[in-house]
Amino acid sequence: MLLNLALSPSYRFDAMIEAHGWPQLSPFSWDSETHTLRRIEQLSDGRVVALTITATDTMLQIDVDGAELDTSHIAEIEARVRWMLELDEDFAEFYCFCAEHPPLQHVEPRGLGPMLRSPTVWEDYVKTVFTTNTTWAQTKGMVGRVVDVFGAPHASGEHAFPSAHAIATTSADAFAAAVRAGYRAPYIHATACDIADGRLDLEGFKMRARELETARLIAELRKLRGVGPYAAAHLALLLGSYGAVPIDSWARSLVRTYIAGGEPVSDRDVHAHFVSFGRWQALAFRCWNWEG
DNA sequence: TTCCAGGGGTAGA
DNA sequence: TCTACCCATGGA
Repeated sequence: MLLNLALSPSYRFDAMIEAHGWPQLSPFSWDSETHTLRRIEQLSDGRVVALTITATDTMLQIDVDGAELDTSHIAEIEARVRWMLELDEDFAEFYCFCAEHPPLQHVEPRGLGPMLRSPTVWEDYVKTVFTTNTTWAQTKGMVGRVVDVFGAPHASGEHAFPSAHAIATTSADAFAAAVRAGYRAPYIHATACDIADGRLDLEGFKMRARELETARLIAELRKLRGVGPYAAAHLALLLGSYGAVPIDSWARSLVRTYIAGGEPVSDRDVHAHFVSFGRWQALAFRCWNWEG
């Protein structure tokens, strides 16, 4: 079954893909030769579909591989794709802001701003915790094992991202042994149990991100296990709240190299350099023309 | 062997 | 609020 979605004139599918490493994390995969994004997705009634997504300048085409799909399934898939690809985020104000700052004047012509995100906050929480204090190769390994071991299978043999319930129903020890995520595993497992038991509503952050200032949102996100300053700012960024830069080793390296003349910088230094960009500072940091 | 990677939790000051 | 120390994992 094919699903077509119109794209806004400023939207650049490839720029969205290249914005960060998420397209490389299972159950996403990106074919850079055919410019095709693929994802295995489990719908709310349990059935598992494969989404193969390509784009022209004006249109997104989604090939849905799954059995016995009705209009409600298609509506659910469309809603999830719109969220994942940030099709409904409005970057007009950010682009006006960029036009006034020379290091950001390339942003609108190149369609920078949108980033790939997961359909659930739960999945982005797990992936973000798996990026902390480790290498990108190990992050891909941890995410891949979570998906392969605990995710529901598609007819192709690929797996969807597991629900919190799927992880909560295994023991903490079995989860840790399967995922090999070190000290991160108990954080993820305990959070999965909180969600499954109804003590935690991670998906509610989609709404709260629109209601709260970034600082308040980050204070709430930091109550999650394994979420510190970096992870909270990164999750806020994915939720469309851009008032804090996710400061990791890459951010420190960029500021050290291009701003501080090679001298070591503290997190406070990084913060100080971008705080004047107010509610756009996370996007400004990500889109900054560092070498220009 | 030691270091460190897209940091976070905790104790103590 | 800041610092020091510890944390599992695996590649360099």
